[in-house]
Amino acid sequence: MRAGERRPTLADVAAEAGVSVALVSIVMRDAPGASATTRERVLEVARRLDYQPDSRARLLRSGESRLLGVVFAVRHPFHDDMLIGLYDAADRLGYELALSAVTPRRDERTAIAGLLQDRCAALVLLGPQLPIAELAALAGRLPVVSMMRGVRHKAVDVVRTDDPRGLHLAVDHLVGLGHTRIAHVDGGRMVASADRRQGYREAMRRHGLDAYTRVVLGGPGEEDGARAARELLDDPPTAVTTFNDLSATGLLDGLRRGGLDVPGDISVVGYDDSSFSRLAHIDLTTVAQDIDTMATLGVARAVERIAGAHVVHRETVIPPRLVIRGTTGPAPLSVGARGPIGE
Amino acid sequence: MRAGERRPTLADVAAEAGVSVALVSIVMRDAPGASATTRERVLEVARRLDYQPDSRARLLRSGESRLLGVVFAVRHPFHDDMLIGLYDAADRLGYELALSAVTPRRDERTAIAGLLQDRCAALVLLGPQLPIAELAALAGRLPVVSMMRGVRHKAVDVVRTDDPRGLHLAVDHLVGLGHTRIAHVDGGRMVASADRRQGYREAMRRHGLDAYTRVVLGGPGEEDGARAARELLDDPPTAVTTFNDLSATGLLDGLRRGGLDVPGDISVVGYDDSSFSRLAHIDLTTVAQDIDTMATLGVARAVERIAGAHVVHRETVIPPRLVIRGTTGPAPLSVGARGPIGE
DNA sequence: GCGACGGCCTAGAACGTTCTAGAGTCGTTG
DNA sequence: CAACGACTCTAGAACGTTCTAGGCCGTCGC
Repeated sequence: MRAGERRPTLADVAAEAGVSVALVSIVMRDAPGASATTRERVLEVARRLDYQPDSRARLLRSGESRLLGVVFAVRHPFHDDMLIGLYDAADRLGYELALSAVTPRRDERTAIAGLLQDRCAALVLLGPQLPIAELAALAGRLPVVSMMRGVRHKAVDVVRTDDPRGLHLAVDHLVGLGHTRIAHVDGGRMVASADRRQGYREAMRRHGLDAYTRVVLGGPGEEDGARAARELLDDPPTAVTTFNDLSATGLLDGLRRGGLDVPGDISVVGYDDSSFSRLAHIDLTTVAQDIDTMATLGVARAVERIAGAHVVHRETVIPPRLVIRGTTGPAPLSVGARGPIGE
Repeated sequence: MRAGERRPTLADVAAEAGVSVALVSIVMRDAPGASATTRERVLEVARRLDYQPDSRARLLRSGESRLLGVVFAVRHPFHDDMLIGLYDAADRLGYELALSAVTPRRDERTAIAGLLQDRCAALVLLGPQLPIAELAALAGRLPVVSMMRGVRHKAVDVVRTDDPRGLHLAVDHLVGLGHTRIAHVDGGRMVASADRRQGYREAMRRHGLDAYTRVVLGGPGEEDGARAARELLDDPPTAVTTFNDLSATGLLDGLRRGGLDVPGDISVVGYDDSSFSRLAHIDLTTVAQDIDTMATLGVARAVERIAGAHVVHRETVIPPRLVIRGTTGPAPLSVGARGPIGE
C-alpha cells in the first residue's frame, strides 16, 4: 500500500456492501434504522476496507463539533498534568480535545486562532495571559473557560485554586511546627502573586503573627528565589513560604550556600507540586492544586455552556492540599532568636 | 453576541461585499485572479464580519491537508522542547500541527487514531513505543516519521540522536579531566539504553581504559540512580556516566548522602539536558540532543514524503552536544586510588 | 473591424459526511 | 380489503470551502 492512495469513503463501503451511502452512515454512527443483519455485513466490509470516518466532513455537515480546544503552555509541568485530567474528563463526556501549544515563539493569540479555525465548540485556556477585553470578545463567539486565572467577566467561566487558602495551609503547617518568624517570597508581577501574598498576610494575622510578617520581592524563576535568599540571609527567619516551586528551589539553593541547613535552620514551602519538587534531591514541601477536580470541572463548564443557551457566569474555586515533604521541620530551638522585626 | 450564533461564511462575506463566493475564496487564499481594489474591499468586509475560514471545509475540499499529526508524551520535558522546534519548523514550511498526547490513561494507539480521523497528511511520532509491525502498517497509509527511535523498516523515516557518540563525548570530557575510573549506570530495558551503554564501552576502549570499564544496572528513574549509587559506594570510581538526567539526579543524591563530594570526589554526567538539569540546585553536566535540528529534519522528512511519490527510507542521525555544568571536575589526586577492577 | 488574448469575475460541481423526506415491504387492524 | 404503522432502506440536499470551466470586457495585432 502506498501513501497517496485515496482512502476509502462511505461511498466505497456502500458500493462494496451493495447498500446506500446513507445506510452505511447510519451503521457507522450506530444510529437506529438498520437491521441487525445488514449492520453486521456493513461493518464487515468497513473493517475489510479499513474504513476510517473523516471527522472533518462529519463535523462540517453535522455542525456540532464535540471538540474542545485546549490552549496550554509548553515546558510547564503543571499544564502537562492538567492535560492528563482534561483528556480523561473529555473522554467521559464524549468530547475530543484539540490541543494548541503556546511556545516561546508562538503566542497565545496564534494558538487560539488555530483552534478557532478548527471550529472547536468551546475553548479551555490554561492560565491565559490575554487581556480581559480580548477574552471577553472571544467569549462572545464561543464558550471560554479560564483555568487558574480569575477573569471578572460574565461570559467567561473560571476554574481556579483557592490560592489564599493554599498559603493558609502552608502557614498553618509551619506554625504547627512551632515557627513564628515566617517570611514570604512573592511572585512579583505574576497573576496569582497577589492572591498568594494576601493569603500569607491573612494567615499570619490569624495566628497573631502580624509583627513577624515579612514579604520579600521575588518572581516566578529560580534566580528570583536565589536573589530572595541573599536578602533573607542578613536576618534569616525560621521558615519561608514561596510563590512557586521554581523560586523555592532557587531559594533553597541560596540558603544552603549561605550556610543554613534546611530544614534544620530554616523550613521552605513551595507552591504547585511540580514534578521536580518530588525529586528525592529536592523533596520540597509544597502546596498542590487539585488537578483532576479542576480538569473535570473545566470540561464540565465548557460542555454546559455548549449545551445550555444561557448560563450564569460561574467561578469555581477549588481548595488546594498541602504535600509535606522534607524541606519543613520543627522550628529550631530559639538560641539567639531575635524578636519581631523592628524590635 | 451569543455563542451559538452562526459564524460568518464565505457566502456572508460575498453577499456583503457584492461579489461571488469564489472571488472571496480567491482573496482569502491570496490567490491570483482578483484586482487590487476588490481585494481590498473584500478584506475590509471580512475583517468587519470577523470572518474565520473553516479549515475543515477547506481541507475537505482541497484534499491536501497541510496538517502534520504529532504524537507526544505528556510529562516529558524533552518532548515539550521538541514541540517548540516542531511548531517552528512546520510554520516555516506552511504546515499546521495537530497535537495528540499520550498520557498515563491514553495510549499511543488512541492518540494516533485521533489524528488519523483528522486526516493529517503525515505523522510525526516522538519516541513511539508501538511494535514495528504496527508502525509499518501505519506507514502504508501515510508518511510516518519516528523521532528518537530507530525503526528498521523501509516505509518509516527516522530522525534520532547519535547516542553512542553522546557517550563518547561524555567519556572524552571525563578523560580530559584526568579521570580513568569511569563507570556507567545504564538504563535497563529502555530502548536507547543499549546504544548508550555500547557508546560508553567503545569510548573506554578507545582510551585504553578497558580494564576500568564498569557497567552498573540502572533504569530510567531517579530511584534507579539511587540504587546504583548504593552499589557504587562500596568501591567508588571517580566519575560516572548515566543513562539519563533523572537517574543522574538520583545518583547524585545517593552519592552525596554516602559522603562523597560532587564534583570533588566524583564527577557525574547526565543525558538529555532536561530542564531540571539546568536548575542551579542540580547544575548537571549532561549530553544535549540537538532538538532544533531534529525537529527541523523531522518535519522536512514528513513534508518530503507528502510531496514526493517514492522516497527511499532515510535514517538521519544527529550528533549530540556536551553541556558542561557543575557536576564534573578534575579527577581527585590519586590518594588511595585503586587500580583497575580485579587487580 | 475582427479574432485572439489577458484580466477580472462567476456559476456550479466537488469533497465526504449527515440529515430530511419519503419509498417499499410486511404484518396488523378496523 | 383498505388503511395504517413499524421497520428498513434510499435519494438527494446540505455543510463551507476549493476548483474547473467559462463569460464578459477591453486592448492589441493584423
